[in-house]
Amino acid sequence: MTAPAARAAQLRRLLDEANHRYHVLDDPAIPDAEYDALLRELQAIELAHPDLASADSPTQRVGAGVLPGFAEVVHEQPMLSLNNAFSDEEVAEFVQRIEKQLGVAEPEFSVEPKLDGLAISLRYEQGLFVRGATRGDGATGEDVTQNLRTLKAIPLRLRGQAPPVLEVRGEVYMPRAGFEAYNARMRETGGKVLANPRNGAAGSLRQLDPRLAAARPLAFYAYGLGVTDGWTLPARHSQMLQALRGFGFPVSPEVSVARGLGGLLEYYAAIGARRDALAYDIDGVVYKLDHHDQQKAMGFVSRAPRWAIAHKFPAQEQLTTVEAIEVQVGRTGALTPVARLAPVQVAGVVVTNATLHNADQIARLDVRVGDTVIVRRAGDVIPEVVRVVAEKRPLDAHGRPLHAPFEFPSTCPACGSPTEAVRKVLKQTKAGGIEYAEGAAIVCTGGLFCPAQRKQAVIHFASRRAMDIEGLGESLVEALVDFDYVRTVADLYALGLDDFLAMRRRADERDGTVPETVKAGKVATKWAENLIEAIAASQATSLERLLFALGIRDVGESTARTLARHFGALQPIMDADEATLCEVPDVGPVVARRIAGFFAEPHNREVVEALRKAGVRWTEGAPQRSAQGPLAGQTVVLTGALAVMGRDEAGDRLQALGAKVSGSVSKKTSFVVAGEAAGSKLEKALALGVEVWDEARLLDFLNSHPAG
DNA sequence: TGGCCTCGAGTTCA
DNA sequence: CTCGAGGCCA
Repeated sequence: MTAPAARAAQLRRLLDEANHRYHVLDDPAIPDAEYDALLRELQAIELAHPDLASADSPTQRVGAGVLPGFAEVVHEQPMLSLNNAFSDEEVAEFVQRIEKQLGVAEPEFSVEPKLDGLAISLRYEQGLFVRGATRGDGATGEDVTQNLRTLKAIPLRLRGQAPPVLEVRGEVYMPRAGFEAYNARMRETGGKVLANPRNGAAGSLRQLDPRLAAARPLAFYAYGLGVTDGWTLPARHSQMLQALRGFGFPVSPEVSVARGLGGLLEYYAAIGARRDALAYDIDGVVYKLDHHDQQKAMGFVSRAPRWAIAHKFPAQEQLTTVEAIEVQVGRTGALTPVARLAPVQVAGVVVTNATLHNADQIARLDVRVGDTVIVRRAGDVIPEVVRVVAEKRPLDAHGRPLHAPFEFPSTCPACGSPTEAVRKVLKQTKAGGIEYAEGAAIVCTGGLFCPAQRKQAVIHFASRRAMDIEGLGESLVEALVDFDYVRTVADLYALGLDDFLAMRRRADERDGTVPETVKAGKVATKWAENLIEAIAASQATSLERLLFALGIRDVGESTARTLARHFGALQPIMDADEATLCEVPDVGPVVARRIAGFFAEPHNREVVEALRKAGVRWTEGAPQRSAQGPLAGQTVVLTGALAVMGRDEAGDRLQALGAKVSGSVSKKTSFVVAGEAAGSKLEKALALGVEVWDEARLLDFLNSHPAG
């Protein structure tokens, strides 16, 4: 062997090994830079000695020239589809059918996650990768050999004792991290972003230019076989997968063996719980009878095997259309765009709204009316618009988009006042310029002149954690403000039976609803009486609730409580200057200015006076500047469901003993009380080594330390 | 000045 | 629940 030939062979071995460890074993042996250097060296040798080039060389992975189109490939053994199960019952039927037909109880299944990618078939002859094809319609697919060669997870040469012919089937997919990184790069360079990892995988393989495919972060897992020649199949599917690993194929580490219906459902739940944590998207799990002879005995129906089934997860992403983009006005005047969507089931609930957060988010997504969008309910519950499906945007006769990009109104949709961009100042540069953070908020300048803000102020005032007026909900407040029965929160206390009934009539007339409640006059009267009673009941309250209810910006529950304790009474708070307010713990210059500014407004002082006159009374006492009691100085976090007294009451009792009750766990937390189904907070507590109490221990403690 | 630790505010749906 | 930002401490 000549020197270049020997070196080339050595380089191929090194590169193949590095590839295998990186993509199959997930255990990189050499740094990327070194891999690149070796690859370039090999390319140089092959360029200088074309006779040394070979189809299985790692250099072939970088992608050759543009393909003229894809040749058809007839699958010698068809690539079948799987029947789907969407419920536990359907899985139970599947298992029962097998048990009955085979006469076995609790058969064993090979189980694996169902990747959301593209099924392909890889053909190896004498251990060499000769052809790769898409599934196509199952009988005929497309020859995408050149593109598949660029996937480093696909071995070009099998390891070990390779049979003369081996067809391996599996899924090409795009890991989420690779998808995100690729899209980020495309956004930067103005390239085309991919809609989702699945489309990314499918689109990449159908790229006519393998160099483009090579740039896509694709991966592969093997899960089955096509035709083989000269290989004695192991008795079980799970053993076969193990053998494929031996040949150098990546097989999902999640594959396992489960027994009977119970085992299947357990696996389904276990994978489902980890779904978001996986590196790739999955849309369910697949169960396959593990013993090949049992598979053979079950056979096929039409185009799907009767020995396997895909158990699907409820879809987390759905396509729907944007019917309108509306703008909401919040309590602080912030304008929030909301997409009204055609109702669609996502992960078990019907979604009709999704927030678009702010102008930047809208601009980034470029959402327009009529667009088809992907909606997701990710780890949390709140739906979001992931992206627009550009190809489905409605066009006019000239092929131009039917709708212009969304623009924020220059006037408030509720009151017509001009809107204003409140940009957050990031930092002042030395030259005197100002850098702004992204995410400029647009606010209405109308203040309490704006009915939307007035409504929100009243809703906040009546809310459970503020004045706790039962039955005074959003729609009712809306009507009260619209018909001018309520201008300030104090007006609530002047409302009489007739007001409510008259307003109800006007509201029903306006909305065109035939009011059953008015027909049955008694019912409506009862409704109004209950409301008046609830409003009257809120007259007796506490200083902290009142302070919170007033809706001073940046004064939430916690700050309201601190203020109430520190001053003991309302008047000294109203009279305090900024410096005095800054003495209050957790109150700094920003919050102090908000509070002083609020009470400097004659209008706000009038509202307080009107509330007093309307009979609102609150507890006042001596200033309490430092917490006392057995838990003084301790910070406690409550999490999970408490059976006996509920979190709110438990919090009150703990505070009465001097504890500070907080919402987030940190290393400063004294202890965490964890009830049933405690989640991330308990996890964090354990991670930080914070003491954890169960409910019984809390009750013991409270019982042995009566408050006061 | 930087880096936690909190709090406040906004959001959806059963 | 998450994000952003105010407040506090080193």
